[in-house]
Amino acid sequence: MRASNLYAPTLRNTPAEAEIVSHQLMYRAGLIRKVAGGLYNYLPLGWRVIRKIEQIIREEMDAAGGQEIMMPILQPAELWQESGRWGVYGDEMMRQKDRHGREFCLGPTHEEMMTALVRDEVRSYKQLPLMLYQIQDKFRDERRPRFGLMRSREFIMKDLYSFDKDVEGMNVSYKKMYDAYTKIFTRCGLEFRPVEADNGAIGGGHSHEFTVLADAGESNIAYCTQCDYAASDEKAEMKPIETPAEEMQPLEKIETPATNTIDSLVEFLGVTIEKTIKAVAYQTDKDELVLVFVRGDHDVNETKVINLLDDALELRMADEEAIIAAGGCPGFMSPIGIKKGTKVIVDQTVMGMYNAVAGANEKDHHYRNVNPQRDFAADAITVADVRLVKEGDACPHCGAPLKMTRGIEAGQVFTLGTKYSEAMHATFLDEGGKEQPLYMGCYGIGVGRTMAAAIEQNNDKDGIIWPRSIAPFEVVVVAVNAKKDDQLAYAEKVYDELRAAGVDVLLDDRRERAGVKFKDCDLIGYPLRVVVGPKAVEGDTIELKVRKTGEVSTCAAQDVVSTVQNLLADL
RNA sequence: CGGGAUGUAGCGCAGUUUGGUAGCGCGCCUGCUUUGGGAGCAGGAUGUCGCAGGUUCGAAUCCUGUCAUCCCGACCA
Repeated sequence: MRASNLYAPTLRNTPAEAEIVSHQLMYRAGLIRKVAGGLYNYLPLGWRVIRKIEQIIREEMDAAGGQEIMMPILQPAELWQESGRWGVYGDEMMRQKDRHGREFCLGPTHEEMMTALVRDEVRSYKQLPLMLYQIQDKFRDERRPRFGLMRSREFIMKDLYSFDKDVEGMNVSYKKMYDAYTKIFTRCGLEFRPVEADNGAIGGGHSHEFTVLADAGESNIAYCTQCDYAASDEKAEMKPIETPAEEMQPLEKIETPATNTIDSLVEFLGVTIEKTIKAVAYQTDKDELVLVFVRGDHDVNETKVINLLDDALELRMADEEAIIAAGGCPGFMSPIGIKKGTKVIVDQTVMGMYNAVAGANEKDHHYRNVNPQRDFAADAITVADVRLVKEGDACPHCGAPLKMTRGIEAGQVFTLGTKYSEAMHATFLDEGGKEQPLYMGCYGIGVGRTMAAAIEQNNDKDGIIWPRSIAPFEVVVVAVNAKKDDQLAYAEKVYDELRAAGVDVLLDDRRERAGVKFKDCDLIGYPLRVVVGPKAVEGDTIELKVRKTGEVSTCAAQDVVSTVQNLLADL
């Protein structure tokens, strides 16, 4: 490929709408252009990166036993009605009607379609296990598309679905995918962590997110400083905090005017925040009131709360009327005095507190010397771990302090169990001739997000620094002055030699000044730059520069292929 | 969907307060010079000022509505 023919419009200025560095650099380097909110064109350089990532994914999926297929983006509503998700998925699913009025959606994911495909053909345990995947566009009508390819509405995803005859088989498939994902992100040159994750609305059993470490990420993860425990913040557990025992003082109601926040309470009473109990009132999507109590300095983990409830999918802050109706006082809530039958969840750490301060269910009043073990009615409350992890919490496995970091969720693996196969009657006959539901797993990778994550992790003030494996071109040959025939001819010769040796190389033969081309090389981020200028023409000396280290070396023209190959081997 | 901000040339912006018919930098085109880190000089092209109404002799500027984009919160690859 010659740069003179390449559609790679680079920009000097950063577009104002791009906030994070990966978005800015993808735009400036001419990798993508926006069509509308959350919709992007992939330009030649960007598309080459996408295809390289896809190829790595394909190789690892195939090696793990996957078979690539292709499914339509447009999906009939009936499939989603069968699984029950047509009514559940919400506005994120882009729905359409065809000319006959039949309902369709643009696929946000493909569990239903894949289950329907497999149930018609798989009859026997002898056909299992089976893994099918595709690399294809997904469409999710995001509330707020942002950060370029990080959260777009239409995005490229690899999704693989595994089908097994039992739980053991499913777990084997899960492990294969887990290992394959580890290889994929390693091959892409990314620093990442597989973290335990919540399954969310997709349902099923256990799950890991593959999180690329980057400050621009939207995921918070907790990881242990001693053992290999790592989890997303919504999943992360911790050992309960042990509060030193104290002698229990008598419960006392005190007047605490205008202290409806924890900060104001702490200031008014002069107690430490660890001595206070905070209340958060939620209503579920079924309008059930749920009161949650955590220590004053802790935050409620809503995912844990939802998982604790039988049939809640979402939580919202409760209306004041609902709180009052249950005998509570907004801003001054306490489990003491709440009407029987109200759902009250108390975090495990709270149960170990002594002589704490909590609301009194009365305006401008709190209780002092609250001892939850003594004062909370054991039969009216649920005790559980419902708080959000904090840096410094004790690892649930080894007790060492946890650290928090931010990351980009580039992939996630799930076991689904029989959730979809039962709903959609996807069964097979086992060894005993008995009909059984298929055990499923699903495994996704955001391809564009992986590209963005790679840039977030690999850039400097001059531009992108591609890991070799996913660079749009591994090597660029720059003809310093392409207007001089001898230099251009020399550069073409070097380019031809490298190409003949199988090197993934671009020839920058544009009739631009050297500075312009060098700036573009740095911006686009080719791992290795080969410079052919007067020194080559006059002395057969060729200059090489490694983008990542800035290291410059020279070699004799006849050695250029081996020198390039040696330098690439270290990248 | 709630809160905040912004829409002026391909990109970055000024002009809006105080209405008078649009400008700067980069990029683009032509010519000459230059030629290893975003060149210099000279000349040139490019805008229904997001859109629709309204006020006014006159609107980028004031008013109303609308659309779009971006940022912050609840979701996810």
